[in-house]
Amino acid sequence: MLHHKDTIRKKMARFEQACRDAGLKITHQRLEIYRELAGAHDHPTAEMLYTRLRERLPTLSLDTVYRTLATLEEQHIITRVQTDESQARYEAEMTPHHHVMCRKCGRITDFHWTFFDAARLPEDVAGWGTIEDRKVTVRGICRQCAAE
Amino acid sequence: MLHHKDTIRKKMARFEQACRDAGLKITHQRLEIYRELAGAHDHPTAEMLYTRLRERLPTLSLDTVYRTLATLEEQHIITRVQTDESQARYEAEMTPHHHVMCRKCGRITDFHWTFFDAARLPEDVAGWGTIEDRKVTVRGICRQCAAE
DNA sequence: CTAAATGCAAAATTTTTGCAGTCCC
DNA sequence: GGGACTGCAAAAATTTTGCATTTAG
Repeated sequence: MLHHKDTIRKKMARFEQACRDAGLKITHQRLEIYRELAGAHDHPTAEMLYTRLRERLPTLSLDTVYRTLATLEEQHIITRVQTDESQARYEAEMTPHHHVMCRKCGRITDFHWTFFDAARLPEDVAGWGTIEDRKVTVRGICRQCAAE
Repeated sequence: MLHHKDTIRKKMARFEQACRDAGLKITHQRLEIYRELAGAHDHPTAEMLYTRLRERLPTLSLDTVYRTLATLEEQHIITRVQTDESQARYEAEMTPHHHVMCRKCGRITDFHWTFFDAARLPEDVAGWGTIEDRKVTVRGICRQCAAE
């Protein structure tokens, strides 16, 4: 618990610095949107964040959530997760990791795979341009959904 | 050229069989939508296919394109490509392959990586559930965009 | 013939924008 | 104080749906 609190606190401190570095103002809304996203494990959509934050910030508007997420993504402070759903999902986790997603419930879980991260890409990709990032997406049916 | 023609013809024959197997009627629109997608290299959106097809099929409607793509995806005859754009992109290529996408121009290019396809997934993923598919997405800046 | 598929128009969903007022630096 | 940010409302963009008509099997 304490450990978790510390982690969030550290994340928030790093976030504030990242905002300063990017020339972004540190507003109450931005702090809370980031805090909510950083604490979430479920790669939430703008709407999900909005609903959760509404309880704490009754005056928050949905378009601010959209605008904030877009701004933070531009600055590479958060990431827009690739899905084939209609709504965009986001995550605050910026260290290299990968995703497993369930075809049924749609839940996305993070995993790490250092072997892959270190593997050399095939020839034709190496010549394509400048590579910045590589990610694995595994899809299937999770245990809970399979048990039905 | 001849070879390419043959490939398309074969693809169309396989497509018709896949429709029969899935109990889908083989309509003019379906054939043309699939033909266009199978011949495209750029992972087009519904709107892009609609615009291209409009020349050949002036009466085609956009919602038919949407409905057809959704149906074919359900039957695993085509795939909805994961991107972080607002519009959904599709591809007819169903053999295992991966994507490189340019952060600037947004172009998506296929590549193959059998070494990765054969690699064993990490422990924690193996226990997650039943894996059906794994894909790599590489991102960066392509050569053309870098030359600016 | 009959169920499925299409086209049209209208709605629903998701995201973006203009503008006036507010708040950080 | 000034420019960036927010909230509101309205619009734009993308996708889905209801229904009458047409078409494949």
